[in-house]
Amino acid sequence: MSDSPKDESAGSATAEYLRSGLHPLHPLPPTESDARRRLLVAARDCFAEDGYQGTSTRMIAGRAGMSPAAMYIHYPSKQAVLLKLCLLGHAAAFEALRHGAELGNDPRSRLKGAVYAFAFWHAESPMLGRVVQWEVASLEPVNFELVATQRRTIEAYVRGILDQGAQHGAFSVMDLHLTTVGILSLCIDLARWVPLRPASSPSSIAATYAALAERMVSASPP
Amino acid sequence: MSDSPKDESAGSATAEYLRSGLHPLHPLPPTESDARRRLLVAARDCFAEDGYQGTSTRMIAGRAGMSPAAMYIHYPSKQAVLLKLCLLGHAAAFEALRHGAELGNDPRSRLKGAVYAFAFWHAESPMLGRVVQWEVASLEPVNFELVATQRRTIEAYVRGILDQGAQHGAFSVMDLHLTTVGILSLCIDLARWVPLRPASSPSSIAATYAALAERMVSASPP
DNA sequence: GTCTATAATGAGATAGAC
DNA sequence: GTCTATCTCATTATAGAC
Repeated sequence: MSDSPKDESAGSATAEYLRSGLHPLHPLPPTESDARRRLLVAARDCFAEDGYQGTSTRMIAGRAGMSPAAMYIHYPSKQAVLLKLCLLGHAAAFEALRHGAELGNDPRSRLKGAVYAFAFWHAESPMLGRVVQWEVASLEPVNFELVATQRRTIEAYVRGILDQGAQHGAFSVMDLHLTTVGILSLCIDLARWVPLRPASSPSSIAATYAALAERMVSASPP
Repeated sequence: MSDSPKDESAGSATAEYLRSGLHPLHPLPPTESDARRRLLVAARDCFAEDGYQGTSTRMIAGRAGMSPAAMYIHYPSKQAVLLKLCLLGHAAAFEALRHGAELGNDPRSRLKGAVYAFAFWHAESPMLGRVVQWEVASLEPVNFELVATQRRTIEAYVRGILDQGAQHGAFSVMDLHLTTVGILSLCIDLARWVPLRPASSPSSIAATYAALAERMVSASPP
């Protein structure tokens, strides 16, 4: 995959993207102004550190290097900034997941590739991951529904891999739904604990988690 | 264990505790007044639904059936209420985990008992679970450190079970630390998604997750 | 497109009667 | 121990000059 462990120390072209947690597979369109990008990065870090409700528009604007009023030229509200981040983050995470899966042919390698990429994304971009997985709860209902659609897509994609493997006899799946959710939980929760423990590298976490997921669909020896 | 699936429809004596998410193994001391208990339950639900920063003291007091000012007779600040909930919730979750583990003798049944109980607790008490696992981030540093000690205790306990099993040859553990954290993540993330999906019962979730954890420490067949 | 200044609202916490 | 009333401060968002 494009951001395999070998790409971890990224080239200077994409290094800023990696640092900012905006996945290189999903650069913002060129139409996005520099100010809008600065605001997104600032809001992502504020939301991740203090939560949506704990973040003031002054904090976002200040971190982006502009006055409190300047934000409203680029986004109509704080809520609009959160929505943009959630949509962007979910799209990036799903793109990573699918990209990882498409590297394999059989269900087993597809699952391992998907989990590796999804875990890597959350371990590599825990700030955006936190916003995407936690602060999504602060979206107003109509906005939350937009993101919920993306979440269902991600879950259905993983469930499809497990279902395919179960029907081919490659996997032993006890409960399709709970196993799907469990594998996703494993990766999603990285956004919670990784910032508290800078111990492990994203690539080693991803490799271990891919192996754990593989075991979760394999019958234990008697 | 005391809250095995058979106990799910609890007797009337403990039913109120189960509904309130305050684990029956940890009733509040009799010295705790009724008003203090009402405030804790109200705050737990407010924090779980709207987050700590999104909750006003007026909301807590109103839900507890008292005026905004009455809260300050029982707790000196909103922060003090959050701290009390976090300490109480962590203690209850750990008590459940340890109680589940102590039902087993060999590492395998100890692990399954621990994961069953820990998952059951989070599936059964997702409101308190959310506060304990998410809103803990809103604790001031000195208060957070008190809770962080409890978290380290929980993690060390699970790591001890895995380590024991690995040394006895009962388990095949690839990475002791990441496997420990992964198993905990599986259960902790229940507090995030269970309230969104009233589909599965706590007992079926717990049983499946215990089996998934068992697989995570068992080598896949070649 | 960015700034300073400000309007309008709601927050945490307190005072003092009962 | 609980209430009403209020103080003080921070918040989101806007107005209007440049």
